[in-house]
Parts: sequence; C-alpha cells; structure tokens
Amino acid sequence: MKIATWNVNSLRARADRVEAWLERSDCDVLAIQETKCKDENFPWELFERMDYEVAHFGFSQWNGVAIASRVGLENVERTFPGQPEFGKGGVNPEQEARAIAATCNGVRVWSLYVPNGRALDDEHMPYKLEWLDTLKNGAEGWLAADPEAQIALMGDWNIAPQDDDVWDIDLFVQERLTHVSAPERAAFHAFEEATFKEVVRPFNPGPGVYTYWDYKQLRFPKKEGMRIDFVMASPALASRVTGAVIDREERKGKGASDHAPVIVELTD
DNA sequence: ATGGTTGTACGACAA
Repeated sequence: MKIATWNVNSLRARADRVEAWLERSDCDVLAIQETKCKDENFPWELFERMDYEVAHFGFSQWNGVAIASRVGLENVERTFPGQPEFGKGGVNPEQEARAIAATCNGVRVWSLYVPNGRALDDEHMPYKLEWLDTLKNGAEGWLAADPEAQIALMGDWNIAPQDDDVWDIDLFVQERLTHVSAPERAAFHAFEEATFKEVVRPFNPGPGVYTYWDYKQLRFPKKEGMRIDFVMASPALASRVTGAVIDREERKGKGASDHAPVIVELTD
C-alpha cells in the first residue's frame, strides 16, 4: 500500500495536476492540505473519475484538508479533540479546517495543516504551539488506548526540525524567521518522544533534501527549499514502512504547487 | 535587474 501527503495550495487551481499525479503515482491514499475551498466548490468528480472515495473539511478560502482513498474511507473525523481555536477570547474565535482523519485499510490517516506561526512574536506562534501540543496529547492517548494502533500523522508541519532542513540556517536565525525556532522544534520532537517515528527522512537524508520551495525569489531553481512536510507513524505503522519518496519532479513546470508530494510505502 | 510569486471573497491578505 502507498500513502501520500501533499499540500496542493488550492485544489481547484491544481485539479489537472492532482488528477495526473494520482494517475501516475499509483497511491492508495492521499492526504491533501490547503484545498482552499468549501464543500460546494470541491472537485468531487475528479476523485469519482479516479475511483477514489474522498472526505473534505473546508469552510472558506483558507486552509482546507481532505483524504482520498481507494482502499476504504471509514470513521471520518473533522478536527481533533480539543483542537484550539484561533483568536480564542477575541471577537470571532475560529476552529480552522486544518485536520481531518479517516481509517483507510486499517490505517488511521490524519491529514494535517499545522498553523503557520507567521513571526516569532506573532500571536499565531502560541496558537501553533498549543495546536501541536494538543494534537500530541491526543495522539499519546490513542496509543495508550491501543499500542498496536496504526496511525499516520501526515501533512504540512510548517517546522524544519534540523538546521539542514533549510537552505541557509544562518539566514533564518539572523532574520528571526519561523519554522526553525527551539519551541517549534520541541513541539515537533514531542511526537517522537511520544514514540511516533518520522518515516520519510531515513529514506531521504539531507542535506539539500526539501519538500517545499517558495514561489518567490527563484527558490526552486536555486535549490533553496525547506523540509517541512512529514509523516509521523505510530510504532506499529512505522514497522511496516519499506520506503519513502519526495516527488520533487512535481514541483517543476508551470502550475506546480509550492510543495512536493511525499509518498510512503507500506508492506501488507 | 539587487528584484524576481501565487492563490483566494478582485484586492488585501496569506504563505
């Protein structure tokens, strides 16, 4: 079985590329982030045509997550328990469309779009950290309830856990940029301390291996990217992983998302 | 050339 995650940066703008990619990648499950649409605008026919079931969670032009599967799609869950709202205590607190889960052929798949902290001193940063901590606590509970659970926490984590996960760590530190700060990295490593294993890196070691390249400043041709898309697997799922691929080719050409798809192969 | 983009409520804001 092959499961994948991909921040498509608008599913409607990317519909043709997503369809072509599904066709050639031969993936059984695709966790999608940044659909940037509501259900009424969602390209349901695309997935019908390709014989995938699909579940979507999106209620505005922002965020939006989905899971497509051709090996079953059961017990769909939108948001994780206690998922923080942004602007809590403000006028319009909003629980954003950043997490959806479904069980696909025995694997509990979460499509996650971790909040962007925007700046180290921005109010989105504590939101991001609380969001991750709450998810981690929940995931710990799922494993405590069933240590053999096969859980895939996959998506755009908006964190670069190691210095060589960005093209120039000195620049990030000097400019006080997000994604590489100690609190963000600690929030990421907390999942590993909770016995989840990031299963993409071992098959795709750096330096210079990325999953995202900014549209601006010719980042892709200059090979200046970031490794911020990950698959965190529970121990039982991690033991099934036989390979992982970052599909850098998909970042090429006109009309590409700024993120590459990330595929994980599992034994039966 | 010292900036270079792309997506979304069409236009300011997010990444």
